[in-house]
Amino acid sequence: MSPSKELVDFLNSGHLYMPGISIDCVIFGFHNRQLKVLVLQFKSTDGYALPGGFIRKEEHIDDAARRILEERTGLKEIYLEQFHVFGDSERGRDDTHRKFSRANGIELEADHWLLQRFLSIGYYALVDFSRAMPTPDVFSDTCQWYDLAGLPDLILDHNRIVQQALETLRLMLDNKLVGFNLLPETFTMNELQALYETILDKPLLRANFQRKMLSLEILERLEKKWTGKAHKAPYLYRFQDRH
Amino acid sequence: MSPSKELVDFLNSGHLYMPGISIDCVIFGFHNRQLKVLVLQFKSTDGYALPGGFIRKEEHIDDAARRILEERTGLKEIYLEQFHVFGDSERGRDDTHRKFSRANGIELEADHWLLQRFLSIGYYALVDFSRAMPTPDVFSDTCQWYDLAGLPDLILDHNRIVQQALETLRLMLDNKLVGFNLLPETFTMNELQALYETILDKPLLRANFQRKMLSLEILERLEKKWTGKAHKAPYLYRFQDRH
DNA sequence: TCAAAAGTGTTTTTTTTACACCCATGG
DNA sequence: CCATGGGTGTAAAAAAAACACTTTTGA
Repeated sequence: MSPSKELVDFLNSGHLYMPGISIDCVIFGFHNRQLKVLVLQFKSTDGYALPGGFIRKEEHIDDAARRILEERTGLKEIYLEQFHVFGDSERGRDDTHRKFSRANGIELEADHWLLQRFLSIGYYALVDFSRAMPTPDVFSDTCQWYDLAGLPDLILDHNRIVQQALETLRLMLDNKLVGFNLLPETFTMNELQALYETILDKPLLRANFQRKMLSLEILERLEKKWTGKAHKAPYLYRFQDRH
Repeated sequence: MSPSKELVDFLNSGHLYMPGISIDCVIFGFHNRQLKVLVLQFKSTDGYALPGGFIRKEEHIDDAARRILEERTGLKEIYLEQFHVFGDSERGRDDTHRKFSRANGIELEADHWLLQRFLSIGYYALVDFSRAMPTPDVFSDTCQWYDLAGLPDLILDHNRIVQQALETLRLMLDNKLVGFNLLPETFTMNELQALYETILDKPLLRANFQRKMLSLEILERLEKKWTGKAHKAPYLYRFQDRH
């Protein structure tokens, strides 16, 4: 097959980026009481990968991460946080990129910038599932949400990166009140609780959860939400200042 | 003045390292109820800097950090942890290295590897003050402990790096029981409390502190320590498994 | 025998956990 | 009028904070 112009352009764009450093993003979403992660599927091969990218020569690393996130989700103003640098000495020096390029009709030279060792700065992002518009990149056919529990095998150390992002998220959940970023603008207490239960992977007592959240005084109670169900209508809440 | 051979060699050794990435270490020690940080003073200029270095092409980043730490302190098996990547777009592109080299008799070419933009991976390390042997590097005349409160102005964003290291240390103190690494093998409960009080910058109640530490069941009580003071002799303790 | 600091004990307060109760709602 | 889930109340348990008491020691 003959390679796409976009891909060729990208493979020739190494001089735009800081060499040897990449960014990988673990983009979390929440839907149907499940934590989801955005995963790309490579063209022409069966490889799966986290959304990632490179840092432009004159770009702040956080801006690079935001750019990557916006390209994959269509969202600006995403909550994101650096959590770890992955720096195994052989990281990125396996066959992944070579095989991918070959499958797409390009043979990379031995000293191609993509075949060098790469450090990767891991970021995790929390997005409102309902507003994200998953969009593939030059490498990939699809960009899709996967249940955290049902992730495919990812390239390189990406499964470990997800694992570590999750651990950081759990640690930060109470610490930085970060969970709201995974929900729409307004939500019921039940939805918030479901989110916490999913992230922490343990059931919480409804009454106590409600009291605790309200005692933080960061939630604004709005009108009731009509559910059509045979019970009291729950209140809607809004988080007062996101981030 | 004519430049030292060591410095010339170092300035020509860029090809050994990953380009554009450095490591900076905030090395904490504890002495006289004060938190200390190890700081280098540059040769021939009045610049102060954190101990740092670069990552060899085939070296795990954590190994690079350990190597740097060993070179500055003489200690192996140091407790250390990555805490943040500093990635301002102009980081490292100021005059620091140029001025330093000039003062030492070398004019760097415009495209010299040290004059590029650098990301820096921040590590913090906790060492036993009494065992560390501060040792300057090629850049510096002295390598000395400074009180955290009395730090000089450091180059680049190094003051901010220290600040963020301290915040991380405070956060981790209870979380990972990390404080013991700042003390000698054996210590009294009073010394441990002084350490906690210093790091957290607040007084703690003696009775409660003791109870809490003992309840963690990670301290081994040894013989009493003879102090020569006019009061009960305190027990010595040892932390069961460091790290 | 006194002051100083160590070790332990006790009380009070706060926080967390568990469970109970009542309410609105649609079928 | 009943089952369902939402909101609030209360009791019990646990943890944290505050304070008190006793012991050892050198001067």
